[in-house]
Amino acid sequence: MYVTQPSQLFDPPCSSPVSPKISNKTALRMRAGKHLFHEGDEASRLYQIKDGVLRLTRLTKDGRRQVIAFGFPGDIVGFPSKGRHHTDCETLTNTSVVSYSVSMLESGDRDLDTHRMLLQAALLEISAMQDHFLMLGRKSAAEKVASFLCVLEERIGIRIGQFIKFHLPMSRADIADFLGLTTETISRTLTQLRKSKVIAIKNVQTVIILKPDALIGLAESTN
Amino acid sequence: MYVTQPSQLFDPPCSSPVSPKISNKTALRMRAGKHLFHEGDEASRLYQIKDGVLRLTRLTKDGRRQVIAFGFPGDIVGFPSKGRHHTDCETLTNTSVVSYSVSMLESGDRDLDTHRMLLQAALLEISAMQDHFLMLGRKSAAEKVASFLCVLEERIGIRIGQFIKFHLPMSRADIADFLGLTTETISRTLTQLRKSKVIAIKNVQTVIILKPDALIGLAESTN
DNA sequence: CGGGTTCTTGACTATCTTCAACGAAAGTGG
DNA sequence: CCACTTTCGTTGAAGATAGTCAAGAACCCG
Repeated sequence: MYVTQPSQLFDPPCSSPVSPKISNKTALRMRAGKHLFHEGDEASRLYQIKDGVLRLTRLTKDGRRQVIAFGFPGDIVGFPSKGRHHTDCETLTNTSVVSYSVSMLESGDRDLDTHRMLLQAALLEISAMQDHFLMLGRKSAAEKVASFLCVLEERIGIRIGQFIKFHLPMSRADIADFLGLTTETISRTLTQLRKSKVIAIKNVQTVIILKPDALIGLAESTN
Repeated sequence: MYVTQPSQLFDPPCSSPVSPKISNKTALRMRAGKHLFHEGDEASRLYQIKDGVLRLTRLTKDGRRQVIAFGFPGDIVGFPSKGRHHTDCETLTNTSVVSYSVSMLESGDRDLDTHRMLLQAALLEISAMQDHFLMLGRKSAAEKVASFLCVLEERIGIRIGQFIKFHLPMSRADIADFLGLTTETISRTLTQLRKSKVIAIKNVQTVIILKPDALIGLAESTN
């Protein structure tokens, strides 16, 4: 999951970015807080998330962390680079994934549909990351947080009357490291959104979007 | 071209990220300041740069710009998303490129080597972009500029005695929009590097790295 | 040479970070 | 189940980094 432009969000009426039909292969189940792979691991398989949330991270030598992406159901993670994983990947919740051999992506001699699906996922990944650049490089803290909430709304929101509710599966620190901010700034920004009645925070991990349109507005301009 | 971690830069002793052998296909030549493609264009071809420099950009509705990447010789640009280009692509210098049909990437039934090469390029693109996230999200202005110069040094530097010289093909505004800064900050940071004798600026577009090791140090820590 | 653009520099400001304290929530062990 | 510890989130005050605005210098191009 990346923070993409609304244009891309609303363009096609499909909620999951890749093939709507999630494979019927047997799923691998994992508890929260486990590593699916580490940076540097040999990458033999790709993973499509059936259920749960993953976090992809990368570190600098001196310990600063960047959350590269969150993985939600439908997302595919683990694209290799020179045969190796380039990020750590950890489960934030109990998760089930189905896996594909990297050779399915690279040649896919047997199953052309799967080959095509994995390739399209890789290409979609590239364009989603391009949008995310725009967000990291050019948006204010308020815009970043609003954009982030908009994407979560799209991906995991549940309609409650005229509002939209979702559970934040990640910590404030995770959000901060994803958006290039600090936990304090995340916290303050959420408080502001709460005080201006755009969102409500039921408990620390449950957000209710009260004014979806206002949130979209905030995601785009500083005013 | 993205700003990647030194680990990745020095890992393999290959200067160009993809296949060293540049195709012998006939090249398309273009003058500086021309568009190779626009955002939204139908994407029928990928381009590998033989010579020159490209700039990939993306805009927000309200006119803020992000330079997604610069394309240097060896780089491949134009990966499509849902059959369309997702960025603008413009030549910064006179440029020659060779092109590949998108179908070479997607199926490649005829030429397996090319298919494999384009796919690996896409995968390398993903991991390079992941590194770039770390830079955009977590590095200071000084670290960003130093990192940027390090990459240029690697990609287009020319040994001059014990120093390394290169020509900046892009404007300060381009660098700013690439690193998520302003032109003023780029200018000030370059001035600082010049005053501390880490670099020299021969003319506005010609940089000489006087202390390559110091520059690498600055790229990694704020001190 | 002249006009326009780009780059640099300065002064000031805003945004976000840092540091610190406190409160809430969650995990641990008796 | 409750006290204890630890982690996580919120809030405030102060500070730093980068942005904004403005002016002048350098460069480019006809």
